[in-house]
Amino acid sequence: MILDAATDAFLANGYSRTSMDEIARLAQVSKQTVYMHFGDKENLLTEIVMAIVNDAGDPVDSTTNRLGESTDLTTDLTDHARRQLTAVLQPRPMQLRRLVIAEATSFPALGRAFYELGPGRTITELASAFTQLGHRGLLRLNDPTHAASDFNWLVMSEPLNRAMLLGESEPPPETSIGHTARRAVNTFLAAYGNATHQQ
Amino acid sequence: MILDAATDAFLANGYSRTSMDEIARLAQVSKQTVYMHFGDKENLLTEIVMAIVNDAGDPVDSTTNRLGESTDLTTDLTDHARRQLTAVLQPRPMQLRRLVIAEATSFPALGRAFYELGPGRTITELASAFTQLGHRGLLRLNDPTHAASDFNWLVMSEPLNRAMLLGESEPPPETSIGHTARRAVNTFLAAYGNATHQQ
DNA sequence: CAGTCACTAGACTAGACCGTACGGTACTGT
DNA sequence: ACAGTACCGTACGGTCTAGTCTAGTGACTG
Repeated sequence: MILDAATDAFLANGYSRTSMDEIARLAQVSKQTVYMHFGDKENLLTEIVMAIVNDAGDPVDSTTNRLGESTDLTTDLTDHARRQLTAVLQPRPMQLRRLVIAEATSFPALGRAFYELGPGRTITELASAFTQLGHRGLLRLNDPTHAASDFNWLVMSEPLNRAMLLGESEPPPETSIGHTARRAVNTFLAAYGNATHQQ
Repeated sequence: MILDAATDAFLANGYSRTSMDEIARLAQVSKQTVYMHFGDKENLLTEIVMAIVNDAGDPVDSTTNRLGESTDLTTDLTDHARRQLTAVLQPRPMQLRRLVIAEATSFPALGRAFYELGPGRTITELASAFTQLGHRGLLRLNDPTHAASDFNWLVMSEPLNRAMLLGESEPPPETSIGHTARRAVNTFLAAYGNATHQQ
């Protein structure tokens, strides 16, 4: 499949360093066929990124919703953080993020789509769960979206920036992810937790 | 100056999209001279990035240290956050960050240097201030480095990721920066502040 | 004044890359 | 049998790039 080959190539080597000849070769397809389907290189990139971005994040949906009904907030938030970290720190999402950031000025649409369906979406879903938790008295918060943003970045920022800048291709080991998740939840609940229920 | 021209070009257009001819033209210098001084394109990039990274962050030093002696923690933390945000969200640091992330797999040394002298350094300095504040009873913390990391990312993550992905070249307005700073400090002090002194 | 050094302008090599063109092949439906 | 469609392999035009080479210019120095 052309899309698969192009995806692999772009994610591995970036936009400039990937040639249309290489994509055709990897897809075991003539170059002409690539141009038939995708017009030009720029369009090929946008179709690829849009496809990945739209496919991603879909399965997270349900698990985030269940957070609102949690009875053991520390455990459930930690599990959620752990899942989120594990998913995002995988090689492909990391490469995609790197690619999108690199091309964000040349392809603004990609950046926007990535942001909205990545962090944006995560935060929106967390916010609705947090609203529920607020009503149930498990969290103290004025603005659920702000709390969701804080939670999200408390969890993700440190490992994300490290991986992004240090170019690590392998995700951190499970013990490290668990550690990060627990620590982030600790801080979050210290700020937003309801002391009468927790601790 | 060749370095200045090359810096402008690389930061504005990235590594691949910048040609050596363009750099020579911008520097009003023959291409041969560029090669005399820097050997090849890769070396030119690393020299540039290293130079910027080493020069940056130097002035932050002193102001961070004064944080440890603060008597009005909310105000001083907010001011610090505001300064940090203003500095990092400027076009040049943003472009540098984008460049380094884009090339982090091809030039691992750049990513490492950026991380250590950017976030790494900030967090280290904050941690020493927080240690002091902990001893003075103004903060409740076990691990000052973790607290510093939390503070740093509470402040920076949201606007940084937004700018990085949405490719905004202009920094956000001052009111927005102030808002972000206050919000981050609020969350941070809710988690780490000492209730007998604060709130 | 002769020699050295740093530079310049610009031609040049060698190759990569995008995108297109073309002749030919395989399969499908009618 | 025939049109339509999709593909293949290959070649090609045109452009761009990294990096080298040459010939010349001017300034400084012993």
